[in-house]
Formats: sequence, structure tokens, C-alpha cells
Amino acid sequence: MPITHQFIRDAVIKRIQSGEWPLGSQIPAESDLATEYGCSRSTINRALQQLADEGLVVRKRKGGTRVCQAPVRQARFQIPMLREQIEHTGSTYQHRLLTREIKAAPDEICGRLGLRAADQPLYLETVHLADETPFALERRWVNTGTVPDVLNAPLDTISANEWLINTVPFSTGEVVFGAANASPSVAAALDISAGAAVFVVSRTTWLNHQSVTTLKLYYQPGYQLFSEL
Amino acid sequence: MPITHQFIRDAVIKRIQSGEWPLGSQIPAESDLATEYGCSRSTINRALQQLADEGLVVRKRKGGTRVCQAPVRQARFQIPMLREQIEHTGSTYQHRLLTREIKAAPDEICGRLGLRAADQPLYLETVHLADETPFALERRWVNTGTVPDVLNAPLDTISANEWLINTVPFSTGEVVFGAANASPSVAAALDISAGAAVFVVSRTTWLNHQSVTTLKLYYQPGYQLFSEL
DNA sequence: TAGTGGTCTAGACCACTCA
DNA sequence: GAGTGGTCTAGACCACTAT
Repeated sequence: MPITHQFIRDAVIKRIQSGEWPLGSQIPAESDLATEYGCSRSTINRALQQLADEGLVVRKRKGGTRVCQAPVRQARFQIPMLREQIEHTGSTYQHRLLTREIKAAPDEICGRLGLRAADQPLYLETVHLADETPFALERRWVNTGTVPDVLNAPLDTISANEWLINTVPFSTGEVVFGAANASPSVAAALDISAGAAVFVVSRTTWLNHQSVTTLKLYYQPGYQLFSEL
Repeated sequence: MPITHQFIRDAVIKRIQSGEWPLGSQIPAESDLATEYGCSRSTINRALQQLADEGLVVRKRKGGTRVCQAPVRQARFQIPMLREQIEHTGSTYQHRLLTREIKAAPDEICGRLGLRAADQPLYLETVHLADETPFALERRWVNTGTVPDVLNAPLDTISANEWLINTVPFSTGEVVFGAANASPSVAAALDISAGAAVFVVSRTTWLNHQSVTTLKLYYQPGYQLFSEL
């Protein structure tokens, strides 16, 4: 049975953890490891590249491969659709469209979406329910210049999020996590008391350098986002 | 110049975005794409595997490669050391060790670290300061069975986090993000008013199935965690 | 059972960068 | 200049699974 890149990966991690290759030290060259393990250089290369991806080693041409001194821990989060997130726990999902307006946006939103003051984006306010209980409040602005079809979408049937995912796939974006005290209006929508700490997710997406949408999600108090390191 | 896997990756994304390969549809087999682009199958394979990693396509043997119907958005977060995080903004970093005790842990902590009730883990409470202003409060339990040396570490000089990273490298772990109203004690440590919404990061790490440490970080209100999608 | 992706090999050329 | 990683090729065998 040939040596797999996974085997090499594990072996390298063990040799680092055992102290054989201390933090910051240089490890043997690919060709040497290939000889030692009796496999081809490609296999070593693939294993070490994966470790570099994960931030455990740093590689430089001619400089060789070094064990990362202070490995930057990375966490990968799944950002699922709220419906899947809720149905996955066995609850029933519903959403209620509270507001649907076409109007000028505040400066902050214009800046984020790259709109001129005269533009008229679509503003949506939606409550997502799990078992008829408010789960999250969504406040969203959609750039109607980029996605004009959104004005004809049946947003009371399908949530704006799902409609956009199916219509504008593979956009790029950014996410920001934070915490905030629930404002009176947020508290009312979530049926909680004002001032309660809510988890906030802000998201903005683009398609080919054109802004698509920006939104904030205010989660029910106690909500937690989980990930492995 | 040979075709690079990066070129193939970009080309595939363009063909998906253009609608040539709709959501959920099957795309040509690796060998066909290799013929079409005049490169070897390995190059196609590498490009498609990367896209599968990113969640844009799903691959199955014999089933072929399909464009992902509802791409699960993934965000990758860097979890830097607080010192780097603070110094990166140009502020000066300090930390103050408020509490250092060896004592039995509450049930919740015992469960998380896999301790027996009789075990005596190390409890540490630290404030991390940016320009002499409280930036985050850290409450940490360390499993002295796994890392007995921690009892001799100069934790007033080097923060527990840095000491552990340098001593117990490459442990596995999990992270949980959430929001909470500052309790009176948290508020006092951060010099804020009780009830303010703080961003909370909980982290637990293991080394070879042995728990190392678990901690909660309470950030100054307004703190945000940022990532690209 | 046949077609697909998963992987390894052996060889090659190149770009980078350290000494 | 020389050694390292980055990458592509052409070929091969195998594991899985849809039909």
C-alpha cells in the first residue's frame, strides 16, 4: 500500500508535537522526506501544503519549511440559511415580512452599498421564527440596481435570503460578528426586553464588484455560534 | 505557458456565474475538461477539489461533479493572540493578573475539561489592556494534570495564553461565539456599566484527547470580529 | 458493471530567495 | 549560484456508486 499524503500529514504533526521539530525550526526538505518515507515528492508536497494552509508551518522557496512559531488559530464557520439552521434542530421554520419599502437609505448604508443619495434601494424587515417563536430579526437593504428582479420576487413566500442565494449565486462577501443591547424596536420584534444582549451578524455581499445586499441579523438572546478550531 | 489550476478555477466559477452551468447541474467530467482545456487531468482535479473544499461544488465518485445548490457560506476567522491583535492597531499591550487560585472547579467546567470533582485545576483571571484601557477580561481554567508545568510559569510576565501556545502547540479545540449582558463583576473589570452587551468568546483546547484549558473572553462593548466570506 | 473522482508516481521545468 | 518549494504532465491503479 502506498504512503498517503494524510499519513505524511499525521506523521509531521506527531514529530512537531513530540518536540523533535521545535517551534520555529526548519524541517527537512521535501526531497529528503520523500526519501525517508519512500514516497514521491508530490505526496510530501501535498501534505506540507495542507499544513501551510492550516497555518501550522510556513514555507518559502529556498528558505525551506519551518514550524510556525505562533500558529494563528483559524476557525471555519458555516453560515447556514436560517431555515436550515432552524429545521435542523427539528423546529418548524416560518418567517414574517414586517416591512417592505423602497426608499433612500441612510448614509451608512449608502456607503456600504456604494449608492448615490438619490438611489432607491429596497428595505426589508423580516422576523424568522422557530416553532412560532421569534428567532432572529433581519434588517436588509437590497441594491435594486444590481438585482432589479428582486422587486418582483414573492418575498412573503420565500425569504429574501433564499431568493438571493438562488438568484445571485457565488457572490463574495464579508461578515462581522458583534454584540449589542437590544433597542426598543429590536426587543419588540424579538419579544424580549429592551437592553438584553443580542448577538449581531452583519453581512454584505457583492457580485463582480457590484454591491448586492447588506443586512444585520439580531439573534434571540442566548444564541451561540459554534466552530471547531 | 501551461494552464494553471488557478486559471481552471476561475474559468469554472465564470461558467457557473454566467449560468452556463446552473445551480444543481452536473458539470463535465475531469477527463473531458482536461481535453477541452488541453491540460492534464491532475490540473483539473486540483482546481475542482479546491472548489469542493470551498463548498461551491459537490463531488461524488461515479456521480460526477455538481454545482452546489445552496452553497453553504463559510467564513474563516483568524483567532489571533490578544497581544498581537492590540499591538497591530498601534496600541500598547499590557495584561494584569487579577486572580490565580488552585481550587475545585464548578460542575460545568469539570464536565468541559473532563475533571473529577477532586481535581484541583488552576483558575486565572486576567484583564488585557490596550493603552491602559481594559480591552477584554479572560477567565480561564487550566487542567494541571495535562500541563503541570503551568504551576511554575511566570504568569505575571507572560500571559497564560502565550505561555500555553508556546508550550502546548498544535492542540485541537473548539470556539463558541455569543453575546451576554455584563455581570457586575465583568463590568467592574472592564470598567463599564453592568448590563452592557459584551461579545463573548469561549474556547476549549485538547492535546491528544486530554483537555488543556477552557476560557471565556469578555470583550469591551463595541468589539467586532471581522471576516471575509 | 461501467464511469467517475481520489490518489500516487516519476520526471521535468521554473521562480524565488538565501548565502 | 544553488537549493528550495510551486507546479504541470502522463500514466496508472483503485474505491466508490449510480444505473
